[in-house]
Amino acid sequence: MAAVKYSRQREAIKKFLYSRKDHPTAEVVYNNVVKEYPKISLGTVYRNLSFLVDHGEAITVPCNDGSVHFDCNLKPHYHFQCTGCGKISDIEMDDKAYEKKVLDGARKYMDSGEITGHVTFFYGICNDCKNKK
Amino acid sequence: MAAVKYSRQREAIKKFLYSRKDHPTAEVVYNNVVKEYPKISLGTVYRNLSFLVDHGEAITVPCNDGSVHFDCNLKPHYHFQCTGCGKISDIEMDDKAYEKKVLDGARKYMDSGEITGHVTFFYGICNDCKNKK
DNA sequence: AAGATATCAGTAATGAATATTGTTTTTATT
DNA sequence: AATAAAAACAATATTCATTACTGATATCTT
Repeated sequence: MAAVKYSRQREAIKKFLYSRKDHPTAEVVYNNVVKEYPKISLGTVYRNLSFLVDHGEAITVPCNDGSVHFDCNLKPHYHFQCTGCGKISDIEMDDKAYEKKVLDGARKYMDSGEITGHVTFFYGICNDCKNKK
Repeated sequence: MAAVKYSRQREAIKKFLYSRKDHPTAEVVYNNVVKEYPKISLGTVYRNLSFLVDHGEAITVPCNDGSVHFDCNLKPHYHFQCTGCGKISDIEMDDKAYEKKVLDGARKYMDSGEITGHVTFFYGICNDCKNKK
């Protein structure tokens, strides 16, 4: 049931997402894939991005400003957003010891309930913005 | 310029927000303040919540599910969301050492740019949900 | 008390995301 | 290769949260 069929559009969306190290929004994906498939609709982009997320081929990165970005980096990692230009980049940090330190530190202050995980977003200035001044 | 004038509605919104330890959404604020001011409009609630945020009397708590909550707790603290019921609660943790540990840990993995801050959201099961099973 | 304007209530408009509908593509079967 | 079932499509309508607008009202200053 619900057999998955191939589609060029989905492939193009996936290919585009995997070609970028930054984390495009659905809008950005659309604006790029539409160059190759001029008739593609925004709904198709949303549907297929959700498909990729549901099938573990991408993750969503919900930003503090409310925007939702998509990420094809499946390894555990953190995100860094430049407060200057808003760009998001990865911090590759598959570090169980760090993870444990973060969680255990918070557990000390937690009286009611059990902490099982966390999502952290780092902020600061990227090199590009730093050099501009 | 742009002198601030008193308004009962703003006062009521602020009073309600400060009466709650959980973190209501604009919708929830509206649903409660409307009991006292039946003619208040949703736009007024949004406008005044933004006012409070702009004037440092509240902060927004953007959730991973896309919903925006408002918080009158101005002391540095973290948030915990129960994956069962979705409720958000505070983790009072004004702990400079912890903060430094979190940031320094990430800085080791950061090659381009400078980390100045972070936002962390903790997840898990609250006691209420834990006992339900 | 009167004039100036910030704020209001009500409503319209926006923008991101989802749902619907009738039409193509894809794939399995002949 | 032709065909039939349904997955995926393009186009469009709809939803939902939030913002913007407008004319009326409340607050503040003198």
